[in-house]
Amino acid sequence: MNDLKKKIIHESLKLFSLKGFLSTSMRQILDAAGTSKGGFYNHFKSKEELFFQVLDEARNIWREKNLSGLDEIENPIGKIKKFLENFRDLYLKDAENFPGGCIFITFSVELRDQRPLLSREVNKGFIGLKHLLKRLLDEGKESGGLSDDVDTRAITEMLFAGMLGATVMYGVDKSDVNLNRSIHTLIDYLERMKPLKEES
Amino acid sequence: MNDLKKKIIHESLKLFSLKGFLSTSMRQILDAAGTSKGGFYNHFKSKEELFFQVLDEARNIWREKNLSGLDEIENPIGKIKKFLENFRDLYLKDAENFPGGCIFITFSVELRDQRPLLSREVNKGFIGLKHLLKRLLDEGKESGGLSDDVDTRAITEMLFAGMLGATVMYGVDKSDVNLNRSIHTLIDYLERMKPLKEES
DNA sequence: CCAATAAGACCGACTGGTCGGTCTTATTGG
DNA sequence: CCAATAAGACCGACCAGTCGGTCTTATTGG
Repeated sequence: MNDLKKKIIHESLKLFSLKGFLSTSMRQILDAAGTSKGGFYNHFKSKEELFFQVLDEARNIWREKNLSGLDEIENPIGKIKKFLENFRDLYLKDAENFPGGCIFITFSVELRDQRPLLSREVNKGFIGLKHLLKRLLDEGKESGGLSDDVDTRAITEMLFAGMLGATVMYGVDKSDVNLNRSIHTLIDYLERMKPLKEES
Repeated sequence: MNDLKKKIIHESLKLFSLKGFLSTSMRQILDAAGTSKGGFYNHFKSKEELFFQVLDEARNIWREKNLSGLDEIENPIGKIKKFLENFRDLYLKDAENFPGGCIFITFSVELRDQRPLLSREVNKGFIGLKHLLKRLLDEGKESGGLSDDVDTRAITEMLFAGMLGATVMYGVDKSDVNLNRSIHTLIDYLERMKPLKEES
């Protein structure tokens, strides 16, 4: 891929993470990438096309950060713990790519009622993550890492909501302490679901 | 308060909940309120002043919905449960005032890196809510409704993140089922903290 | 080997339109 | 009569996107 195009996508990623898609102007993108209208429209047919390419790049980075090292873990519940730690330590603190915090939440909130098409594309990622969590939890239950009577859909929803909320709050208060507390409590909750004893 | 002013605030509340502050134009506000530039600027010195008054109104509605009936409950943990139910049944589903979902999250996300001053005002509400939860949890611990060894700061963070995340997700998927699951799991988590047995 | 040609990366003035905000003017009700 | 209210013309700044044109680089053919 052309250098300028890469630069535009990367700079837009950062700007979108800070201000969102709608509130970032072409001028800001152009200045950040050190190019011009002509240079931009030579590579993208519209700002909206840029959106999709930025979203794609953001997803690649997301996977790279959050799924790092998961292959080496056998235990599905261990995978979830590792994932939560990656999320906390590698992803949310990746100020290089996401100086304004999680770009998917920014997109999701601003586009929800304004650009349904773009919004839907963003949500696909959320749904994919929920499925991943659900699958790991079901595998954990199967292999005895989780008590038999737990409702994996409920835990999925809880884990997911916890991550989402912790992310929003971290963007707001930038408090590592609070973030650590949230993630730790999620992991702790998971621990409590281990089949040490019945609780019908 | 003047009728037109009330109407402007109420219509802005709805628009802001849908599109946020920055993405809602004066034209949209004027049309929704059925007035004109002159009519508006007779009552507000700027769009920003409107923001603060809308925020104020939103807080009043928030309190009215979420704190309803809490006085009649003695048990602090019972208060939290009631609050979570209010949040789920009365607040998040209040499409009359908040057709686009929780206005504070919308504000928080869009203003975070663009209008620090406005953002800070929004965050005060989050901090207040966390303090409320923390206080109730501490009271619950004091009065024996919670196990002695629980970390109320951790649970506060967890409850708060869970509510925040559930709210974001509900705005996205509009799924009552998922919302119920999230809130129910939070309540369930609280139940598990009851001092039925030691787990040091 | 090198001039002619072609491709396309890049530039920035310009378009129609919208932004938040101001100001003059008209209307209304007490 | 006059203060309060409302209307909307108007302002300069900025919006996403277009377009005529330049300049660099690669390819070609003699």
